[in-house]
Amino acid sequence: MDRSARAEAGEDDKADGRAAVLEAAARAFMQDGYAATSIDDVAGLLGATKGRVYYYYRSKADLFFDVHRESMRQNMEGAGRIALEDAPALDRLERMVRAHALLMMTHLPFQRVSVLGVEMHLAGSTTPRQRKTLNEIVDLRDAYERRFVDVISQGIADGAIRPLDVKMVVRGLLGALNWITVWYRPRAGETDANRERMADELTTYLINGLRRDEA
Amino acid sequence: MDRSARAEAGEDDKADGRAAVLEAAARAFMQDGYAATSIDDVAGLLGATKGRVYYYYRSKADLFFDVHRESMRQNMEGAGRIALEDAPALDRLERMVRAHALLMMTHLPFQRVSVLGVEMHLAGSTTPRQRKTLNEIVDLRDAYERRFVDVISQGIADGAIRPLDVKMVVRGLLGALNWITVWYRPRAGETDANRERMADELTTYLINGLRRDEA
DNA sequence: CGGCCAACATACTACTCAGTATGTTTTTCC
DNA sequence: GGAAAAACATACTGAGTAGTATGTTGGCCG
Repeated sequence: MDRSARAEAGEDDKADGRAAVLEAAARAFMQDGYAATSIDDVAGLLGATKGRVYYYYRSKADLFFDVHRESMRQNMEGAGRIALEDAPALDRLERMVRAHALLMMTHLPFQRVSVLGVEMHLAGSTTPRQRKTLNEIVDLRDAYERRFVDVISQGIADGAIRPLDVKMVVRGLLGALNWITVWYRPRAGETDANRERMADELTTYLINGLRRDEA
Repeated sequence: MDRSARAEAGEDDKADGRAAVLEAAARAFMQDGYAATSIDDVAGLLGATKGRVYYYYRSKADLFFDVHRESMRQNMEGAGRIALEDAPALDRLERMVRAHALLMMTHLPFQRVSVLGVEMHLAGSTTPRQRKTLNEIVDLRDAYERRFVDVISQGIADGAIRPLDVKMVVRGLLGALNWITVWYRPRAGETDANRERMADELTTYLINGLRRDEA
């Protein structure tokens, strides 16, 4: 094993350690909410103790921020990037909506935590460094929402979508989709086809409300 | 002042005392979330101390439950009752959607708290009495959702609404509407007309996706 | 093989906060 | 007007918990 391979493996192992803690945190926060979750709870999900958590993260807030960042990354890569492809606007939008719906289900812990509260923790006692991180996360969310705004605007321009208040419709659209994290819980033996059926049903409804009436 | 008038005034005063505490709790929970809000915070919003809160409520959880109950009562009276009126199903649904949207804005503190978490607190350390109260609240919510399910089913039956998965669509619909509590914050000098414009825009979008294509 | 460091575990501290017990003041009612 | 109860305020306790300081152990490197 040469030096670079070793270095890479070492970084992967370290990343895996962090990722395991992060995943446990996401699950714990999803169950009980941020404030009601103790670091001991997070460690408990790993069969470990506080030491392991604090080895990778400096504070509970940092853990929380990283869950958010990861969920935003998932959204951008899974759905946001579709906005930049080369296809009719309405087609892109439909695939974005479907992809977002599926993301809510397949990455439920991260998405659920992300949905239930960023701005809540702007008020609390945060250090300047944490405040900066928080602003970055808000920016990520805004950038993601803008992808939807842009695509819908393009759809209006090319006549596929009826004229409407784009910002308001995006809020409704993403609200309906994010709400999945409230009611969806994976059942035993849940299949991909099952999730796709639900995503399709919602997508059809939400896209249908945008179409120009064909008269 | 005769006996009944005095008794009534006495009850009103008592009810007002409770209501003031409840309102303060709703505002506090909305700001920081349930777990992160202390009873001292609630009392602080009233310019009072713990004694006043605990005089009307036995525990923090009871306060939380009452906020939920009140928000459900607002929904049932404001929007749910429309389901039982005598009018075409799609008309009733449209007015229910609009009414729900407006409720989210005009009763923001209660609605916001109610939206962000009932089931979260089923897990925690609750007494049997609290557990019973919690189930009653869940039943209230289910009954409210059923009003929407019923009206949409009637709309499909009379041909105004295209055939679709009713439960899934109601989840999307209420998700989009409940999401209002996430992004809406009253601005200084906010007017009723302003709120109604937003409610109308959302309602149009959400109803439009349900119509049978007129071919 | 011996030292060194990564990857944790353990032990402890300082603080917050729900709930209670007990005052204190203001009304109510006879 | 005076006792009793309502409507609070004050003082305290015990439990939980974020963060820290300090051990401990296994693996790798020379």
